[in-house]
Amino acid sequence: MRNAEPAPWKVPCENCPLRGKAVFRQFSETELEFVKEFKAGELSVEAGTTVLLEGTNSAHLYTVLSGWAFRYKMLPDGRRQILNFALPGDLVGVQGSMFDKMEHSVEALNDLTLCIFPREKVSTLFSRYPRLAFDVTWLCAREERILDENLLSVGRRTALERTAYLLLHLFRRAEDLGLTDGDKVQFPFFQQHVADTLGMSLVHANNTLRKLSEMKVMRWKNRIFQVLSRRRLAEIAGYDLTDRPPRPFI
Amino acid sequence: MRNAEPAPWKVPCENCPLRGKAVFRQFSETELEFVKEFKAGELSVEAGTTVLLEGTNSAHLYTVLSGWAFRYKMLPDGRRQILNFALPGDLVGVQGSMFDKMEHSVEALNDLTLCIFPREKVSTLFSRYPRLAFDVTWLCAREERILDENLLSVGRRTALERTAYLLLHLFRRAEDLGLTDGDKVQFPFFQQHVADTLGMSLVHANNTLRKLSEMKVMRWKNRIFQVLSRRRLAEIAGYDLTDRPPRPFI
DNA sequence: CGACTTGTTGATGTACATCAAGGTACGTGG
DNA sequence: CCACGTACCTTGATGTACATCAACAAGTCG
Repeated sequence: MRNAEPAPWKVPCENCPLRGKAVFRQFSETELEFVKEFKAGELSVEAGTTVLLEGTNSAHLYTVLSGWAFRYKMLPDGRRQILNFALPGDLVGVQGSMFDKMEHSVEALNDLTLCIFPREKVSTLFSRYPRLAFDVTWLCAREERILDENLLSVGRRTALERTAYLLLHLFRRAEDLGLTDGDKVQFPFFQQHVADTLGMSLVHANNTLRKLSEMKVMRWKNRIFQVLSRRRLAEIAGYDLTDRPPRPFI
Repeated sequence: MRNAEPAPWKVPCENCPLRGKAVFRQFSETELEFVKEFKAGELSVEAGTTVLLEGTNSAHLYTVLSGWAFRYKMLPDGRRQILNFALPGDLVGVQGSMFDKMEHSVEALNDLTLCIFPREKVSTLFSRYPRLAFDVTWLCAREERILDENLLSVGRRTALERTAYLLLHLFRRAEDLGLTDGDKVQFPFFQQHVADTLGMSLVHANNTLRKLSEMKVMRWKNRIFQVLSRRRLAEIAGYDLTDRPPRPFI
């Protein structure tokens, strides 16, 4: 794990590659102005970099511009639990701007670019741009929803159900962002990450993934993940395919 | 499970029993005015009542005035996962005011009183009372923190560690609200709730609780829970006793 | 008093973890 | 080009932490 280095300012907000994607709402002119000014710069890091570290206090709030990351916590003896993944458009480090120290770490899965927002301007956001403040809260509630589902998985679903759920969940998030190519995505993580997300051992994650392959509901080789039967995957997971919330932010 | 019935308006906000507790921040005069007007009434229900049901859409947002409740999700075949508990001062139903339907249910553990806030006034709160909007977001981030810890427990801690963690966590939340009497609290829930929170079977929860009793770190009989050694309980749990965030809301 | 709820305990089974070894692919330097 | 290391995936043998099933005990309540 290397340390993160700030890169010079790059993409102006009006040309933000995330703008125009179906899942994001449109900003008004004044909101765009503020966000442009709010944005202090960009942070580009390579895969494996720890962007935020548990126990430290972060001076910034970030949004993912491109790349994937994951939030996790560790026990003193090294056991790791992945809490959630962050994809383009997701906020990272909200907790850091609310509490005095981070309670989790964040690591880049592939080359990652983040927009930096200084935390001291968060209060301006709340006092002058209520709609943006609402968006932050909305994203927070959405994160909570994902964690709820994850907790249900880890606590009550079987290994097969959990795994099916996670893969489908991540595929759909990628799909919403236009990162998929038909029924395929490039997943930037490994079986160990699946194991650590679902609270199981690497060996058991491997067995379970093989089982899903044998059932011909998915394929996953060389980082390319392919959904073969979304319906059956959803059935195994106990996942409601009709459920899809809109995305207001950015 | 019975259905909830609204009760007539009761406690005026300036006399709110939660005001003045150390964990809550003070409202300004104008904030108090708004909250008074925001509050549409109270809901009093008895133990076992389902206050919010997964799949429905709630017209309201609530805060707990007195009593305990819990948030949970269920799988089609009846497996239940408790996500978190709600104590006085906690918000309930934020997701209902952000998305079109609830993704979890909420049930009262003992006799419960909630303040009702109509969801359509949430936008006024955001546009005119930024500090209150921030508080909502803050509470949301706090919920996320608790879920993160819970996920770590269920995914990576052993049964003994998880159980110690949960008991200590709940004791401290009760303590912050002044609900404890020295090292004792009245817990309004049963072993089945512990099991469903920690993703284990009732029998195993029972065994684990007995083990903690035998280790003389706690006692739990007839709903009275007593901490015998907070330090050892924290050690078992891998819990950081120094960590305590402030509470800004109400 | 029986009916019901909550807690307790033992017998048995299984889903998982741990340990250990090897396999494949890819890169690097000689 | 090959030898070697490293990263990730795969598989089998063994052990254990847990679930499930079943029965009963103790308290509460109409």
